[in-house]
Amino acid sequence: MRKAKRSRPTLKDIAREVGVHVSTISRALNPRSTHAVSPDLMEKIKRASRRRGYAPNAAAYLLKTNRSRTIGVIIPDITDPVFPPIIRGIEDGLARHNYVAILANTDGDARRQARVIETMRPRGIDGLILASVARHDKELSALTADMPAVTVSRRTDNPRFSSVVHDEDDGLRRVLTHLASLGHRRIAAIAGPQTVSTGYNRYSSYVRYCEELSVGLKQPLVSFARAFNEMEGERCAEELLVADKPFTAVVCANDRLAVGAITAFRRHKIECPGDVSITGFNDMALADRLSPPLTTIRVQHTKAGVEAAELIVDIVENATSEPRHIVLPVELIVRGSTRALTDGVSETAGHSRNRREELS
Amino acid sequence: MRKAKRSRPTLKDIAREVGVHVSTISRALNPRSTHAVSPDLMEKIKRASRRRGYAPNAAAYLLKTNRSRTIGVIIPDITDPVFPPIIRGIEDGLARHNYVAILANTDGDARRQARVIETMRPRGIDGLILASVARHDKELSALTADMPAVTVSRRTDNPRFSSVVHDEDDGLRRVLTHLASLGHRRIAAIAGPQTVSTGYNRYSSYVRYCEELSVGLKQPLVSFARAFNEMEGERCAEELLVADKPFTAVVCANDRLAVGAITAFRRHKIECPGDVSITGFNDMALADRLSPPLTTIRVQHTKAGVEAAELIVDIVENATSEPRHIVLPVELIVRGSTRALTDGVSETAGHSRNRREELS
DNA sequence: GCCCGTTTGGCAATCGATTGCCAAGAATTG
DNA sequence: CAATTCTTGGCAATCGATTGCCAAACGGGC
Repeated sequence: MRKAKRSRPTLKDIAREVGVHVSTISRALNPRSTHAVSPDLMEKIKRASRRRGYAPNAAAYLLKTNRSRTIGVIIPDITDPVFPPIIRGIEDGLARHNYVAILANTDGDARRQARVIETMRPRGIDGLILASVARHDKELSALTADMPAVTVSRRTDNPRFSSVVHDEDDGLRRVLTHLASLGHRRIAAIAGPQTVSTGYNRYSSYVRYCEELSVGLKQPLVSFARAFNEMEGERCAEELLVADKPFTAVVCANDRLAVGAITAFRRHKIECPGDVSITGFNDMALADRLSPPLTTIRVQHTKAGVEAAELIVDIVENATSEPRHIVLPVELIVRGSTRALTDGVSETAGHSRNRREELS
Repeated sequence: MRKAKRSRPTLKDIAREVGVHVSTISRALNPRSTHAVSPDLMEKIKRASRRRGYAPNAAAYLLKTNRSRTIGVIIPDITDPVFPPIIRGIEDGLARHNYVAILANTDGDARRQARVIETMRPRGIDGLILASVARHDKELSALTADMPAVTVSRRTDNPRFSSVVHDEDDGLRRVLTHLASLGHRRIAAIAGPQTVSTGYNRYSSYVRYCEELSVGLKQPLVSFARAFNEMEGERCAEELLVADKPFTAVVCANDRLAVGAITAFRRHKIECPGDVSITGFNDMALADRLSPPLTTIRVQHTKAGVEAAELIVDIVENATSEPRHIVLPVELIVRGSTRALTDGVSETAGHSRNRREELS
C-alpha cells in the first residue's frame, strides 16, 4: 500500500531531503522555536520546504495543538441582503490572519442554531462569530460556554460576548432630526422584532427621540414586525392605517420593512414621498435604485465584519478574556423617500386613506 | 498536565466506561463494521456514547482517513445578489449529508482564486464547488487536478468538471419571444463578459433567436459589459445611445445590468417602459420592487446550489468519475419593464434621444 | 588538559480514530 | 468427543505535527 502519488509533502519528506530529524524541521519552520536551529541549517530547510511546496497538514496540527484556524460564522439567513457584506468583511478579516470561515444559516431558529453549533464543534473551530443572536438566549450561552465568541451587528444580554455593532441610537437620532427638520410632527414607526437587540434598540431610541424632539404622536403609533422582511413591512403598514390616527412619516426599523411599507401604502393610493415620508435603516444594496430611492441610515457592514474577525482572532490567539465592545458610527443618507411637509398639505397619510375609503 | 476539564469525550472514554477496547467502540459506531459486534454490546455502546455526547474528533478522523466532510466553496463576491441564494442552497444540500462549507471570495481574480484554493487544500477539503470559473482557466485545472470539483451557475471548458447551470438558451428564447409578441422588432442587447459562460451563452442565444424571430437590428447593436454590475449597465446603455441606431427594446445579460441601463436611459429622459422595454436575467431579490419592476428570467438559484452540493457529495463518496451536467429550467417573469409597442409610438429610444439633444 | 556551559539536534510520546491481523471462545459438524 | 469454522474483540501500527527531555558536540576558561 504505497502512498498516493500526488499527496502533499510532509515534514518527514523534507526531513529526509535535508537529512535531519523531523523535529528539527518542525522547529525551524515554527517562528517560536527558531532559535534552536543554526542559521545555515535554517536556510537549507527553508529552501527545501519552499521548493517542495510544503504546507503543514491542518488535521495533524489541529489534532496536536487543538487549533484549527477556523471560525464558525452563524447567521440567520444569507439571502437577507444585510448579511452578505458582513460575511464578506469577516472573510477578508479572517484571511488576513490565515483563518477561514465555516458558514451556517439558522433561519433564526434556536433548534437549528444548536444543531449547527454542534456540527461545528467537533470540527475543532477556534471560535464563533454570531450574527444571529437574540437578546436573551441562555441555551446559546451553554452551547458556547467553552468557546470564544463575538457577536456582530447584534448583541446579547450575556456580558461575556464581545460585540461589534452600529450606533443604532445615533442613527435614530439622525433620522428623527431629519424628519423634524422637514416639518414632520406626527411620526409613526414600524419597529423590528423586540427579541433582537437591533429591533429593541432602534425602537427605544425612536421613543426617546420622539419625545426629545416632540415629533411623536400623543398616543404612540407603532406597529411591531415579527421579522425584518418586506411582507412584515406590508402587514405593519396596514396595521398603522387601521389605527386611523394621522401621521405624516413612518420610521422603519430597516430597509426591507420600509420597502414593504411603501408597497402597502401604494396599494392604498398613499404615495411616498408625496403623502408620507418613509425611512429605512442599513442602506442595503439597491436601496438607491428603488422607487422612491430610500432615505436611510448607512451602516458599515463590511467594516463590522472585519472588526468582528479581528476581535475573534485576537481573543483566540491572545486568550484575551476581557470582552470588548465596538460601536461603529453611522451616516444619514437622504434620498427620495422623505420630503418636506408643505403648508398646503394638511392632509395626512393616516387620514387620507380613510377619507378615500369613505368615498368609495 | 491533566486533560482540559470540559473537553469532549473520546473513544477512549467510552471504551473505559463500557469496559471494552477502543477499537470495539469504533467498530460499533461505524455502520460499515457493525457486523463484528454483538447486538447487546452494541446496544450498551450506543447508549453510553449517546449519554456522554460522544462525537468523533474530526481532526483525528481526517488525519486517518483523509476525509474531512468539508467542501470549499469559491465565489467571485458574496455581495453580488446572485450568490447568496446559491450559497444557501449549497449549505442546505451539504448539511443533509453532514458536510460543511468553507467559503471564499475571489473578486473574479485568478491570483486570489489560486490563493484561496491553496489555503483550503491543506485543510483537507474533500472537494470544491466553483461559482467563479471563467470559460478558459488552465491554471484552475492544474490547481484542482487531484480534487473533485463541480461548477455551479457557470461552466468551464474543462470537461472533467461536473456542472449545474440554468437553461440560458431557453431563457433568451423566452425573453425574445416575449418582446417579439409585444411587437418589438429592433432589439438591442447589453451582453455580459464573454469570458464567463453565462455571458457568452446568453449572447450567443440572443444572436441566434434574434435571427430566428427576425427581431434583431440589421447591423446588430450590442454593447459588451466588462462586469455584471450596475455601473457597467450604465456605461453600456450610454454606448448604445451614441451608436445612434433606433431600437425599442434592450435585452440585458442580467438584472444588475438592466438596473444600470434603466438609470442611464432615465438620465437621458428615455423612460422604461414608455420609451424602451428592458429585460434582465436572474430575478434577483428586489427585482419586483424596483421602478419599474423588472421583466426577467427567474432561475432556480437555491435549487442549483442544492444540486451542486448533492453532486459533489456523490462524487466524493462514490468516487464517481463520469462528469455529470445538470441544466435547470427557467421561467419568464413579466413585470413592468416591458410594454407592447403601440402603433402611435413610431419613435424609438435610439432616435428620441438624439432628437432631444438636437433640440437642446 | 580538564571541566563546565551552551548550542544543536534527535528520540519518543502524544493528540484521537481507524483497521489489518490475530487469538480466544463459541458454535457447528462428522 | 474431536476437529473445524465463525464470532467477537483486543493489539498495535498508522495518519502528520508538536514538544519535553536528553545527549552529543563544541567552545572557552582555568
